[in-house]
Amino acid sequence: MLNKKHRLRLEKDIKTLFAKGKGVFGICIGIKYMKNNLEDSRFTVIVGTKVSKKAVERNRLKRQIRAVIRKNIDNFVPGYDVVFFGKKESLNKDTKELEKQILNVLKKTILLK
RNA sequence: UAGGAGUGUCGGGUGAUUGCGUUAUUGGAAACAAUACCGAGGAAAGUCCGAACACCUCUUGUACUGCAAAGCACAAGAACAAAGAAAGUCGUUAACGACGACCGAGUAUAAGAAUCAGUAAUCGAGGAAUUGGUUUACUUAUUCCUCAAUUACUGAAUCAAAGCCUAGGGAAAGUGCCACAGAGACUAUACUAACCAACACCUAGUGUUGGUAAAACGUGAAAAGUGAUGUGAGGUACCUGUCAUUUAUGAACAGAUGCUACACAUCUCGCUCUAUGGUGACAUAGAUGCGUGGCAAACCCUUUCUGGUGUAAGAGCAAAUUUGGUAGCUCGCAUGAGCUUAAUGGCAACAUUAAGCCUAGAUAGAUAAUCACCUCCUUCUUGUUUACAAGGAGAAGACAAAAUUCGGCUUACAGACACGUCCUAGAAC
RNA sequence: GCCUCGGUAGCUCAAUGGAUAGAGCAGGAGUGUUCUAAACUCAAGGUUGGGGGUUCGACUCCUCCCCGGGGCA
Repeated sequence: MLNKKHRLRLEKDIKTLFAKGKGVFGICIGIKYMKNNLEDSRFTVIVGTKVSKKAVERNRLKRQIRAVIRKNIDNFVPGYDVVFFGKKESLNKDTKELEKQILNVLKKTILLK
């Protein structure tokens, strides 16, 4: 799990991010981001029921994505709100392979240093 | 010992690095930092029932305020109706549609039992054919057929265990339904045609009423009120014989067989009553009398029960913006119908007592990510005693994640283990 | 967290507890036409979402699962 200051918590913020954020989508993951005028970046992960009906599989995917974020947290540019979407294709994959895919998508954005 | 049935428990472990949440301690004004402890399940799931807890509504009573209307606090309770639920008995429980024990109804197989059929073998009796012998009608051998018995195997239906299943009040309060078929599906014998009689019209037919026979076979899931057997009377179908003559028919008689809305007797089923046993549902026995179609998971009737809403309940603090309230934050929220062990009571569900223990609390939602080793497991190869040993490869791999909390139910589930409880068969003592 | 509706042929829908589960469209074969279409004829296509029960008999009644839609706060 991420530290509390790196979590995006309020529903209001997420709704505005959905409405105004920029989106980038890869094979097994999607990202939306926007500026938030804070010192730190804030992250959240969304995996809907359409990805899988089993809570076990959804929770595992969320944890894997969070682990990748935590590993690379020093490489992010501060001052952004970011949402990650899980997709069906990313279920039941190794964490190493998932990390490759996520970094590939992140290279398309301006989030990495 | 073998087979079957049943019940219960568990559902990886150790370590390393990097991280998250609650709590505690220390440092700090605070933000925060460091250390330590703890951190998903048997179903956390489905949301099918029930309860705790909270607030609200209404009724009644009491106290206080008020001239009064009324307000407010506390306590007790949820009338009638509507709507819904439950009901075999006794118990357990906070409560339940849950659980336990029992009662009644239903149900099916194993081992086994006796019965029947078929096949094979053996032995016996009888018959036929062939061959040999001679007293020419006896005997020997072989083959075949029939009958009976025994053994083995196979098959059939019957009986048959522990079990399994049960949403089990009332059909003699009433209503409704029971397709097709059938005379008739609950005022049962209809309707049509045929024959006979009476009456009317009127004339050789028509109508009405009554009777006869068809006709209790069959139909159907179910048939008139328990079913079976026997005896008798009558009826009827068919067969045989007698008789008669038109010699292929019946107007009559006798006999056998079958069926039968009749009577009687015996047994059986159910109801009622009595006795005995049981807390009870009921069971057993006896008696005299009686004989009621099925469906209430159709409407309904009887007895009993339920006020409503749900933790997003609700309580508090409180920006922008003064009161109130909104955003937001805190509490509710983890000591509980709690867990473990022991003793006692009880067939059991469970209860009581004693000792010990504290065991998740998140909120875009923590309990993890990455590895190493171990054991369990899967598969292959080699050696050999059917099983074990050695080596190689794969490798925790099932169902599945708290969201106010409990008690149940239901559904999903890789694999492992225990109990020796119950039943059947065999062996030994 | 709670409430509610639905599932029938490839698609859209019917059905009083009574048996062969029906209609339209689509698809198939034929007639038709010089050819295509229209029109006409014919047949095929169903585990009535799944399991269990009540009943003589279940798409229908009861119950447990599965799937899908809608609503409340």
